[in-house]
Amino acid sequence: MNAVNIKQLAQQLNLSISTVSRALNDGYDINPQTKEKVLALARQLNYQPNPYASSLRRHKSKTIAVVVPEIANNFFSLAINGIQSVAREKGYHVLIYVTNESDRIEADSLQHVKSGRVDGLLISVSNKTTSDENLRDIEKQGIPIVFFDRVREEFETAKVTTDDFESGFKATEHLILQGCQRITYLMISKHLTIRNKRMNGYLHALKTYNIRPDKKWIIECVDNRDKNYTMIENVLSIKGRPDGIFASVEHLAVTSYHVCRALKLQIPKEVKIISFSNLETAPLLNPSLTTITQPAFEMGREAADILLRALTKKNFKLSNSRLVLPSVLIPRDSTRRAASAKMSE
Amino acid sequence: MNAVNIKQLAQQLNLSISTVSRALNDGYDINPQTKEKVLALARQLNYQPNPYASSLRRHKSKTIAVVVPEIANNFFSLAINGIQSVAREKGYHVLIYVTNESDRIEADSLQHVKSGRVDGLLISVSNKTTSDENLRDIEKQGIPIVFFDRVREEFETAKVTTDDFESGFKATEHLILQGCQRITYLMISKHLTIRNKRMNGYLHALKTYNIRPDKKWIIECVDNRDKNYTMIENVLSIKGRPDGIFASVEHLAVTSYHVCRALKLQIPKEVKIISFSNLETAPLLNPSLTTITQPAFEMGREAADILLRALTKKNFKLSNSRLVLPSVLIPRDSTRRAASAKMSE
DNA sequence: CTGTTAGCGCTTTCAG
DNA sequence: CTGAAAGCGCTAACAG
Repeated sequence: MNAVNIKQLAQQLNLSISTVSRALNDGYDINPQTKEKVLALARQLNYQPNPYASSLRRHKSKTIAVVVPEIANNFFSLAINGIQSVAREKGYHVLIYVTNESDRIEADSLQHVKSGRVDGLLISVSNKTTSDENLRDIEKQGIPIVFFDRVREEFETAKVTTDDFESGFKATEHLILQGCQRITYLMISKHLTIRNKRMNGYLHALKTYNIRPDKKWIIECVDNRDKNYTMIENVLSIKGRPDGIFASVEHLAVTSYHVCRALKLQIPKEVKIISFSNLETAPLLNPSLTTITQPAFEMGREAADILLRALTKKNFKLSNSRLVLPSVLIPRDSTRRAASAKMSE
Repeated sequence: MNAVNIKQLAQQLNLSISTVSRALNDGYDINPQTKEKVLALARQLNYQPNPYASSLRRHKSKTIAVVVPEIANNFFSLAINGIQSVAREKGYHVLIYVTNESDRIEADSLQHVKSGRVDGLLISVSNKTTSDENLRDIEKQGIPIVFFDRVREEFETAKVTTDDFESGFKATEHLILQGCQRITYLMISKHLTIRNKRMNGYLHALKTYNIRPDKKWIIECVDNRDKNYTMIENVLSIKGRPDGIFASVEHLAVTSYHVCRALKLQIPKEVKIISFSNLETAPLLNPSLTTITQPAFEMGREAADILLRALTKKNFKLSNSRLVLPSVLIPRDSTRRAASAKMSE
C-alpha cells in the first residue's frame, strides 16, 4: 500500500498538482523541462496513476467487455485471443463474461456493462437470448456495441460474421473440384437459419456445376451417435454410393470416417470428406479430412478494431455495418491450422 | 448518458445522499421503510452505481486479473472458464491478459495490475519468465497472488498445480494394469523438470510392478513429425516390440496411431496407447486412445476460490500453500470428456 | 435512524 | 507556461 500519488510527486518537485498531471498526460501547455523532471521522478518512484480516479473524472475506463456464450471452445477462445491482441495494442483492458449459453447470466453480465464499467461492448449472444432490452439500454448510455458471430439481426449496430451460404458453397465446390459427383450432406444444427443457409450454399454449388441434387443425399442427423452411424452407413451402402461427404459438424465427419473404415472405403480415394470445424482436430484425421472453418482470430481482431475505432475517434457513430469474413478452407494433409489459428507475434 | 446517480435519488426522495448510500449498501443503521423507498426508486430509475467512484473510495474494485500465456488452448480456456464461474458466483469481474508466452508482454500486463486496477491476481507464468520483480511489487501493494499450473516455485504464495510425477505414474500404471509389460515412453517437453517428473513417475510405476525398465524404450522425441514417425516405427518394429505406448504429448500419440495402422498393429489389442492431452481430440481416435489430462476447469475454480477467499476474509494472509490436484484419466471408448470439461450450471 | 462533512486521486476549467 | 479550485460519484466518520 505504498501507493505513490500525484500529490506526492507535486510536493517533492515543488510544483502544483495540476502541473504534474499535465506533465504526465502529455499536455501541450507544459515546459519540456518540467515535464522531464516530473516523468523522471515518476519513473523513479514507480508512480502508477490510479485508474479509478482517472476513470471517474474522464468518464472512460479504457476497458471493454467481451460477452461470449462459451470460452472452452476453440472458436471463441481464438476470437478472444484476437480481441485481446488488438486491445493490448491500443492500451485497452478486456473484461470477460462467459454466459454458458444462459440468457439469465447474459442479462446479469450486461447489467454490469450498463453500470459504465466499460467503454464498449463486444458480444456474441447466447442461443437463448430473445430480447434486446439490455443492449438497448447499454446503447442509450452511449456505450458502443459490436456483435461478432452470434448477432441479433434486428439490432442495428456493427456486426462481424461469416457467411454460411458462402461456406456451404465453398465446401461443396471443393468436393466437386476434387471430382466428386455424388455428394451427401450431413446436416445438424440447432439454428435453423444457419442450417438452411449452409444447405442452400450446398444446393447452389451443385446447381452451379450442373449436378442434380438428390434428396436421399441430404441426411438429417440427430443428437445420437449410433443413429447417425447407421444413417451414414446406410447411405454409404447403397449402390452408386456417395463419393463425397460434406459434414456440417466435425463429429459427423468423425463418424463418417469410422463408417468408411468399417466399410473398407478408402479415404480420400473412394470417398472424400469435408467438414465444418472449429476444433484443432483436423490434423488428427489427416490425411483424410478437409476442414472448413471460421476465421475466428481474425473475427476477434476485426470486431475489436471496429469497436476501438468507435471509441477513439470522436463523434464516431457506429453504423449498422456488416463485415462478412470468408471461411477458411484447410486442405487435408496440411499439418497446421492456417489463417484462422494465426497468432499475433 | 442519462446516468442517474445517488444525488438525484436523494433529491427526489428528500433524503440526504448518505442515507441513500446506506440504503443501497444495506447499511445496518437504516430504517427499513426508507430503505424500501430508496430501493424502489433506484429500481424504477434503473439506477446503476458508478463502479469507479465506489472503487476510488473503497480502494477495491471487485475485479481480479487473470494472466495466462495462451488462451486458444484447451487447458487455459477451461481454466479461465473455471475462474470466471467462481468469480461470477462471488460478484467479481475478470480482466484477462494473454501474454503469448512473451515475458515482455507479461511484464506489461503486470504493470497494469500494479496500478491497482484489480484486487487480486491469478497467474500462470510464461515459459520465458525469469524474474519475480513485478510480482514482488504487486504483492507489496497488498494485492494477493495465486499461481496456477505454471508457478514460480521460489515465490512464496498459494499455488495450484497438478503432479507430473503422479500422472506419469498413473498413466504407466494404467497400461500395466491393462496387461502391458513392455511400455515405451515417448517423451518431449521444453520443460526439463516436467519431463523428468513424468519420466520418474513412469519409472517408479515400472518398479512398483516389478518391471525392469529398459533404456531403449525411452524415446526422446523431437520437434519434427517425420523423425518421430521413424523413431516410433523403429521401436515398434523390433521383435519383442512394446505392447504399450505412453505418449507425453498428444501429437506423439497420433503419430503412434498412424504408425500402428501402417504396421498393421491393432490398437488396443496389440498395442495400447495412453497419452497426455489437454485437447478435446481424444474421442476422435476412439476407441483406441486413453487420455490422461489435467483437471483444468477444477484448477481454475480452486485457484479462484483461494484468491477470492483471501480477498473477502479480512486479515487473511495467503500462505505459501500448495494444492495439488490429481490428473484425470479418460479411458478409451468414453464419448465425452469427464471431470475436467465439466461445466458449471 | 439521518444529515453534515470531508475526502478517494485525478482532470480540467479558469485565472494569472 | 503554471497554480488554484471545483468537482467526477460515492463512502465513511462523526455528530446529532
